[in-house]
Amino acid sequence: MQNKNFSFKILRKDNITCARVGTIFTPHGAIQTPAFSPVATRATVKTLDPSDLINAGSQVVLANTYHLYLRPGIKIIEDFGGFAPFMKWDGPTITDSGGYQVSFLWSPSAKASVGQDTSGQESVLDSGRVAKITDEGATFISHIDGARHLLSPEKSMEIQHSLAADIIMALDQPLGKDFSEKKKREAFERTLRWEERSFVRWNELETKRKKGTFQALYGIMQGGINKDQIRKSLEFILVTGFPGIAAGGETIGTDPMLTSRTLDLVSDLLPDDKPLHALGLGGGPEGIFEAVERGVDTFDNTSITRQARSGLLFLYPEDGGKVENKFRMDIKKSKFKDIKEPFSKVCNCYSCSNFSAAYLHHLIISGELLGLRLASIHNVHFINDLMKKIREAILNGDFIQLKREWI
RNA sequence: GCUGGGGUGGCGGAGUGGGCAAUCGCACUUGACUGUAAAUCAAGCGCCUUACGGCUACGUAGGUUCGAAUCCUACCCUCAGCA
Repeated sequence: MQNKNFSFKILRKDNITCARVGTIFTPHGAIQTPAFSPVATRATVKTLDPSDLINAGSQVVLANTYHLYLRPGIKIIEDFGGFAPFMKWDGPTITDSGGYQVSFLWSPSAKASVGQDTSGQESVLDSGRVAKITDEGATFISHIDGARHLLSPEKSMEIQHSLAADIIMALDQPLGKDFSEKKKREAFERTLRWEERSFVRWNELETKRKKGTFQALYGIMQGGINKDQIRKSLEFILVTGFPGIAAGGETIGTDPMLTSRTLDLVSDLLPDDKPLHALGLGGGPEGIFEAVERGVDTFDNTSITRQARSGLLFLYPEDGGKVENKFRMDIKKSKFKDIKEPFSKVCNCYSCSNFSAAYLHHLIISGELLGLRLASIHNVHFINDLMKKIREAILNGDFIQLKREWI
């Protein structure tokens, strides 16, 4: 479905790699790409309010269908006109389909990590799992009150319609590497069916929509390092006519090399008029360079703020950041306890501009809330700043040079 | 001064004749962390050694015993109560 309220324009492509600078136009503003989207799972980027996010250079936030559906519930969010007005975020937004949670809950080794509620006892379905997958959808047990819910592709579209993000995701069933080929094959085939149903329901909902608004549905590539599968997956997305493409699954995780191998399998098929989002792109700056080099336009990642809360702060190359240390340093290390200077010599985030490393160290060690916020500000700023540098480099034809300076 | 309790690793605290470099907790160190997890997990944590292994420890000094953190004596310290 083409719509004048959503489009992607490439400003410049890198001469050597598939890296590209572009703009995603959404009903709530533009996203200069490549861009990072902080994750606001429950309609909040933990510890940060919208002005923190903007000051840290954020353009877009991603919220989660599963969590918001369970609490506060769709009715309340609908009444606010979406999760963005609810959280007072004016810019572009993305929602996840719940697919990741479905998969995570289904995995036998998975513990309920979907929320921090520890009050309720964990209920389980068969085989010790808290979710059950059928072709119909995923039946899962709420981590909040133990109630059973069925998340089908149609239901996911309806929930995301109510959450009202600019970019939404088809329901998929990502599978980790610890599963048999048979299981992976099943999940792959099921994802294709679920995505098709997602597309159909999304189309129905879009036709009822009033003018001036639009949600862009992204189809999600699955198949990991199975070349036939992932290419088939992407071809399906393109033929079906999804406005955008997302890369999902375990391969877009923490191992930058695995991410690159996966994206290499499809790079020749990527169109210029559809943005590519990497769901849960890990690997820090190294992973970002690898992904951008292969045409990724936007990505989200929870660990950037999560690791901040555990004291892992990103390091610029000028501060000693390199692949070997994953461009990060633990502010909890006792060597920081008496450092009067900021954590970074070059970072101009709010935290580094105002506070000493010793103070940050003390706050984090002590479990103080301000520490979590200052650390989150730094990490979000760092990644947004890196993305800005990357955009400028691509525009100037210096992308490879910038990568060489970092990696 | 008297009476009673107690002194074990950075801290708390087990162990009350041999299996003890010393259960466990905290702290600390190192590491892990994807569509969220201020969660959690893994490893280390007397000294020397990459390791195998070796060495020194249970307030201090003696003693009993084949063998002592454990029993005995003296002393030091400490806590509680009484003065």
